[in-house]
Amino acid sequence: MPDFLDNGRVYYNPVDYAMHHIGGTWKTPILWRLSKRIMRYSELKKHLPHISHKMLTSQLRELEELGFVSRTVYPVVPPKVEYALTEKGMRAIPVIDTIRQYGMDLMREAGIDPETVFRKTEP
Amino acid sequence: MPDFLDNGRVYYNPVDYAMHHIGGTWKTPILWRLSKRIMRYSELKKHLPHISHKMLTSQLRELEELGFVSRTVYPVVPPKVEYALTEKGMRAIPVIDTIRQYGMDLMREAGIDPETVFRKTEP
DNA sequence: CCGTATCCTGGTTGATACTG
DNA sequence: CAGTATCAACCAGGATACGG
Repeated sequence: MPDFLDNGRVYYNPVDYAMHHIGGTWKTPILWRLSKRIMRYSELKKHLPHISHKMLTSQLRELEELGFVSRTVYPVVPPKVEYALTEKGMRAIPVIDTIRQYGMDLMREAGIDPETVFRKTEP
Repeated sequence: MPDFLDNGRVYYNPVDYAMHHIGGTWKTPILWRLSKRIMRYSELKKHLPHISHKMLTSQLRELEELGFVSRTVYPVVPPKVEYALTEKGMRAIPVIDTIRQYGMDLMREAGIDPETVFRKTEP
């Protein structure tokens, strides 16, 4: 009986569980950016060209609830909100990097040269 | 300009690319099972309690097209079809294992003991 | 035993608009 | 600048049925 429950959701295996935390289209790029430095909402938005306003907000909320990201609001006008990785968030980075390296291996096998396509800071 | 194209699909980064190959709910469990041994369709079905007939078939087709899995049809009655990992498929296993280990770390942090929940062969 | 096709549902996401 | 709400579109995935 390998299934288990966490927070009212059923998981089938540890990979499933891990992917609920760092999976999806956006969580990984966000965590990767924040691993470089603390960023404001608008900075993140600028660095993630394809993400919608709504998605960035909701993904940041989820990452915050999961304890991967901290959110600091500065009570100034105009509003300023900074996002940073927590300790828990930082522990995800090596895993993301493994997947990233594997992705680049697959790209090379497919005849795509990652070096000509990506700057170093891309996920 | 980090985006790139492969097979008519747009990818945003290497993680995105890798996850298209081994991501989703089912590809990982399937690859994991096949890393232990060659299996028939019905065996796989038996070992993956929650997967539907349709999903198992479609995921196996995708993994075959991606070159991760080989499919051998024995022309007998009733039909017999065996699935095996290719070299390329085997190269995914260490990555899956990294994610799996990380998933178990997260489970422990959440107060779930993987050892009491999983047999060794679960993904 | 294994595979494909069809229909249908519901969760995920984007667009848009409005607030402090 | 940052966040929320609403609505519609899309697509992954389940149920079911039929075919080799």
